[in-house]
Amino acid sequence: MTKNSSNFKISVLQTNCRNCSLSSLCLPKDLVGAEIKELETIVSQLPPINKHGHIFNQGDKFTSLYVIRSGCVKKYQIDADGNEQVIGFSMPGELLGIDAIGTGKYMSSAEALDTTSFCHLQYSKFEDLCQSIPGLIKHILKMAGQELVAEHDIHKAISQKSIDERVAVFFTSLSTRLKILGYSGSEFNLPMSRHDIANFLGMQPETFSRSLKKLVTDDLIDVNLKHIKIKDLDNLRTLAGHCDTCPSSSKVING
Amino acid sequence: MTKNSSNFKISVLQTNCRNCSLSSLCLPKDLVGAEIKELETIVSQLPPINKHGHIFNQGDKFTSLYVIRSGCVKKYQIDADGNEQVIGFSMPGELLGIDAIGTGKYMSSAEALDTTSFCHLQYSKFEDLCQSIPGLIKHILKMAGQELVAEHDIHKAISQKSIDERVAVFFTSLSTRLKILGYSGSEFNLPMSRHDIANFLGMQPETFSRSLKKLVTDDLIDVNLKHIKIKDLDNLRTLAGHCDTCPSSSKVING
DNA sequence: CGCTGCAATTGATAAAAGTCAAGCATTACC
DNA sequence: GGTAATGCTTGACTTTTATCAATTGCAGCG
Repeated sequence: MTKNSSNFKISVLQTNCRNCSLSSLCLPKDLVGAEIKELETIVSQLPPINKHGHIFNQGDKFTSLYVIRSGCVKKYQIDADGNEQVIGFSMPGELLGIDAIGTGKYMSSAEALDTTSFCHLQYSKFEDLCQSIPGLIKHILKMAGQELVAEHDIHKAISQKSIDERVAVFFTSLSTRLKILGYSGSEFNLPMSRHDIANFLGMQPETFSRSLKKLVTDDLIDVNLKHIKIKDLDNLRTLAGHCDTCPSSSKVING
Repeated sequence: MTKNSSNFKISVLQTNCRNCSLSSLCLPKDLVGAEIKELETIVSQLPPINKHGHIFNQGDKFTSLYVIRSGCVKKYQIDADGNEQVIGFSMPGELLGIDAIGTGKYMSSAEALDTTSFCHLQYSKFEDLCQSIPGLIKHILKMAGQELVAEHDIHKAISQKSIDERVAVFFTSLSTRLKILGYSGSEFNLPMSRHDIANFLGMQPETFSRSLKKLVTDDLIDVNLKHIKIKDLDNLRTLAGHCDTCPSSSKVING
């Protein structure tokens, strides 16, 4: 059976945003019924990609925005010398590609860390739709703003926090984000490697490993390979410096 | 004479974007004449503020976007423990406040480093105007995207570059930005303190001072208090790691 | 099931940057 | 124009983290 045989199309599915479990996190949040219906006409769900597959590659011509539906994605850049910098990890409901709008090229690569499904929005159509759906502009600017806030948080963490504090920031942020998605915030499996986490947090893998060991010794977490159990969230938050920047809202690092 | 006497209003000036020297850098870039005229109705030029004055403060309710016309602005956050993190330095043509759209509060403070003049855009009106001016959405998303790219660059620099490399990144970026604004890229005065630069780059002021000395010894720059002269831009770029991320375009760090 | 390969940990050592303290220079303000 | 306050630099020393090298442990595959 071919991919596009008439009785079973899997290559592109027309997306139903209204019934999507992520609708409260994703673009339709602020839209009314008719507007969502209009949005659906430009959203398509692509076939899931496997671990190590790419949604887009750094340098590719920018055409589309993507929203993660399930799985986890690593965003990273490679420079001329071949050095990798992990920019963040994206979870379901998050938008990929905003940073490419300004340059016309994807500035980073987006790689699946697990089997990952996602929605596709052709940007030119999206821009048109912003004209007819007022809430859409507010929403995408909100998401861009949140991404900026997350970048400022990680800037601060790498800039002035110790190794253990950075690791605590990473786990508390991840915990918060998983909880928002309806998963356990106290027990989870890391989809990314130690190497990637260390790179994201501006340290060496060896250093990350030693910090993990210390947090276990201090009874803040339990570690079993990829499985993490947060034993003392309060003290982990204290170590991380809680929700420093913002007086009220949740601190969510894209990592 | 009062501030608002009929013969000399200085408190709020109706802005003329068409004749503004920054129009090629600022919002109107992608707009046609009639659209710029419409934009002008929501843009007002506020009275300049002096050194140490604030355009907005972290935690303030978000109402407006601002564009720098002249001067230089330091963006920073203070956390619960009183620790400051300098997020970046904004120059003429740059937009302030995007990161507040998502949260409804300014997430950082914007302080003038010199006498600074700027334009004011009420966000609610701006959002409305996006409906009638198609190019406006593209443009603000472009600026948001550029800010994200700049954040990724600084993330990488702090994460994996040595002290001297980071300082080189700072000077080459600043040089590039000043050149774009029509100033000399090889000789300029720093509007910000050593303390602020060091904080932004994730190092101590003492360390920054020593790195400056080293760059002078290596004949890459000359330093005279606030005055910087770039003597060997090529080698400074090499030290910084050139334009790493992006294969083609200019690397512009917001700092 | 055992080999191979990669990921993660651990230990020893080196290098880089931070800290503390003092002194000098510059600016700001009476 | 002089004095106080601040910003910047310098030196000595400590701490932190990176680096190098070796080993362990898990995972994928014939």
